[in-house]
Amino acid sequence: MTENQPKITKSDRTRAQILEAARQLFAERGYDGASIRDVAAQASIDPAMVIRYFHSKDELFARAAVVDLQLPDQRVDPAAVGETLIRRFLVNWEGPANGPGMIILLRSAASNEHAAHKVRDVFANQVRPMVASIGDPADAGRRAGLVASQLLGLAMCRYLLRLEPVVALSPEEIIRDVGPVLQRYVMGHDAH
Amino acid sequence: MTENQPKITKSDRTRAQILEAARQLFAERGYDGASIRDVAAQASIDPAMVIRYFHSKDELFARAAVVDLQLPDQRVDPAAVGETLIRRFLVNWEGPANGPGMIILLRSAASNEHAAHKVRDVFANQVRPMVASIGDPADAGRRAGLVASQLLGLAMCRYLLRLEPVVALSPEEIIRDVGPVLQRYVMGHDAH
DNA sequence: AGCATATGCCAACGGCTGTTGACAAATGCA
DNA sequence: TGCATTTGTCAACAGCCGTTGGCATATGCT
Repeated sequence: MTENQPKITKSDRTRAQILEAARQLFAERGYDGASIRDVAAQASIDPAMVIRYFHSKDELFARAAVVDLQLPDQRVDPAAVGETLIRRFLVNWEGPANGPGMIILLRSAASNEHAAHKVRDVFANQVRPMVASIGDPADAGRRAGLVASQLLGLAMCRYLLRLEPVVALSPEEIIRDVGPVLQRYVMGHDAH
Repeated sequence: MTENQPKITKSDRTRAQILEAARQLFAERGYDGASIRDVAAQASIDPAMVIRYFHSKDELFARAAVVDLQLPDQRVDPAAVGETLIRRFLVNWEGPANGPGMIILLRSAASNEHAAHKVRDVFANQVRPMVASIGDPADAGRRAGLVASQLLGLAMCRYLLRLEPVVALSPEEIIRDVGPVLQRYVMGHDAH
């Protein structure tokens, strides 16, 4: 029996508590608005512990702002890719299980270059390849950029700015109204 | 000759310098990222002067973040409202004369509730009435919200996050690709 | 010229920030 | 039980922040 069992120590518990508190506060107030002391108070712990477990605020943020959009990378029905995308979007942002990684990132990206860089990484590594796998890879960047503009704008209005009419939209309305636009963007500009 | 001529005093000069420096730094770094000391240094002035002329940082920000989208409120050709809107958007964001009010606001709105409130005001007082004047006022909120989601998303990707493929789009491409989407949103969901 | 006013600089305040190191309590193995 | 390691608390650091009041200088009117 020389195998090393994971050994869930006590520190792992508080480590997770800190990370959860950080995720919540970063999502609510952004990188600058959430101080290490705030995170520590939310986790009912001393601020020094936050630094001990995560070595700096930057590293804590990096651990909190992990994003996996789980976009369909395999064969998708090209005729339904718009609806597939918008449904995936709603699950990512409103689903219960998924961490608030994307809202953390977007909340800080507008005024924090480090967070903005991570958003660009998500686009380059997750959104763009997915679009490239559908149609002509030559102008995949342009089409993926249009998709991102619509989806990030919807997220801004609905989850960050909370524009009343956009918050009031039902998931079905969003799928009906935005899905065809995404379809058009993914397939090419004159697919109508 | 009892008329009071405006009297451009020396203080008006530096007042304008401070405001210009504030606009630039707020646009680049957002509300939290631009300190009063930074603004003062940019204007080659003492930080105390910023407070003397504008009474607080909040008031300075309010003066800097003034937005007038100049949307067409009169008779617009309903068949060309999408193209009209996206052209207006490009002038507002890339035109030489217009102040950077909108980029100031958007940069800070994601992590600053005060700025977010002002964005909601711009939407309610400028975007929504314009959409309401075109089609059925009953669901003007929903349609205006969809328009805002596309335009704010485009602004985020092109001017704040600087997503490479979106930055690379030419104004003509944007007009061609996004115009029809706005047309669809303004007129109603099944106008194709 | 003399004086009131406008304009500007300087130093400091209280408060908050991320981060550090020293010390105390708890835990777990011998 | 004794001891080493882990887990946690406390106080303080240097540095920023918005804001304030006092004092020097410059301006402009009579």
